[in-house]
Amino acid sequence: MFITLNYKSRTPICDQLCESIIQLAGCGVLASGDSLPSVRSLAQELGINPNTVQKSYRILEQQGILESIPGKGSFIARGDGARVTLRETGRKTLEAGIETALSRGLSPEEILQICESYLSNKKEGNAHD
Amino acid sequence: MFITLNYKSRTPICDQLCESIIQLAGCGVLASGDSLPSVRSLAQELGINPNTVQKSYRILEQQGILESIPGKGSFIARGDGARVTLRETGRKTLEAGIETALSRGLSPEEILQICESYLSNKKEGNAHD
Amino acid sequence: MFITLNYKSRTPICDQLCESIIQLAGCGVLASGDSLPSVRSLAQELGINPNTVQKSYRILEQQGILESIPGKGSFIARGDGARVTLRETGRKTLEAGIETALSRGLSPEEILQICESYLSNKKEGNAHD
Amino acid sequence: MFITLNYKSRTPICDQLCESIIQLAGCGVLASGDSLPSVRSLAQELGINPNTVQKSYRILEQQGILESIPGKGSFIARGDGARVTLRETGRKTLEAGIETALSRGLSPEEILQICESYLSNKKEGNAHD
DNA sequence: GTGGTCTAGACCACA
DNA sequence: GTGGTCTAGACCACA
Repeated sequence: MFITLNYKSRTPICDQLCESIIQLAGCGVLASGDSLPSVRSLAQELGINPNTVQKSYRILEQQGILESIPGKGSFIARGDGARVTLRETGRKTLEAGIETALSRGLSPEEILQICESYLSNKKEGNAHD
Repeated sequence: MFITLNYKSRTPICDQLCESIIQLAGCGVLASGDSLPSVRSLAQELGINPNTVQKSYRILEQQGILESIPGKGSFIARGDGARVTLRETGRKTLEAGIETALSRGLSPEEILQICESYLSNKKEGNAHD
Repeated sequence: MFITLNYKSRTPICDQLCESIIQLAGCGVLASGDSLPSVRSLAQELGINPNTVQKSYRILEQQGILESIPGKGSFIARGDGARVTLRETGRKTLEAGIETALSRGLSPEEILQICESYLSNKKEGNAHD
Repeated sequence: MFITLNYKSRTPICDQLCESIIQLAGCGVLASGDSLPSVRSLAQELGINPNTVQKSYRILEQQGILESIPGKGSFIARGDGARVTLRETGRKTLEAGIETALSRGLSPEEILQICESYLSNKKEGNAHD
């Protein structure tokens, strides 16, 4: 598992771990049905408390991204479950961002322009910040 | 002041209050130079502790949105300070939303489409969710 | 009296007034023995509370810069009193600044250099900030 | 932590505490990455309220001098952040002192002389006042 | 254990 | 009246 945690960050470790797994699932490194490391082994690998890994797995399970089968382990949800959930949360976060921008006084035209320039910058491989 | 707080939410009350004031400033209800309710009166009106209101005011002050003058009161910052800060935070939140959507597997084209449909729905006065 | 007050500043009005009078005395506009406006007239001219002017005069009196003679008015202290006091407070503030700079990790050489460049910039009539 | 507070002073305790920590960071007693006492323990040691210590820590955090990590503790900022901030505030305070001295009637030459003699006295280990 | 939020309430300087 | 400081103490999430 290529996961790096920032132990000095203010975002809780368990949230960082959730986000990392989501990223791996979102970009296809972890595909539907793939198994994840056991709670203990991942905890050891990352040097964090097994409770923290447990918590992250449980959160992802509640979001329909993981499936934990007692005695067998944890897996990326079968079928389209994980992918659909991911896309759905992505869309919601995006819309929340648009809503915030509107409430901060940006016009719809400006918002679209920001999106376009941000995305085209991304395509060209430029770091944006 | 039309402010509603969710006392059961996990987001701190002081953050909710900041957000409410930002909304009022963003949509023009509160304009540059306008005075805000006193720490005590707003606390009483909202049924929260004066310290909490003061904390919110201080956060907004540090962001350049408010000015608090001992013995006088608190005011929306003069000049463009408030407006510029608001727009800047709006832009950053929007870009963070785009970034999240990308990491969740949405394509740039989909993202643009979501923006466009969300904004056009807004224009027509439809609630989106 | 060429005094401008910033009513929106966080520094108390009475302190601003003291500082203004000190400036006028320091640069020679107000000389030893000169009379100051009465408490009431200055208060009216500046649009502030007479108590505030009263307080400023009292503070300057305690510093040996003013002399108030009941029934006659207030004057810049006779003899060298005002000038000596001003220079003395100037020197102390300067030394406090040096002390702070040292405690913040600046070397004596750096401090001297900052002084020299700051003063030469002043001479050339350049605004420094 | 060798910190002494003046509970009778007019300068707020939280500001005194900030200044003390800044001094310790400025002179190298506290280095980049060093951990500070916990909010509670320092409060108890100094006989003040934990809220006051927290306030000081937050102020220093906003200045880029500290990092507070929930559940972990508070630390002097990594990298050059703390040092740069300290030096910058030191320079500004020094320049403000020079400005005040000028407005009090001291000439540039006198100001330079005061700096030189003050600093050379320091070098010889003489207390200046 | 750690920092963070919040309440209740006293007291201060300033206007 | 206004905002600012401080105390005392409860409760929370996180490690």
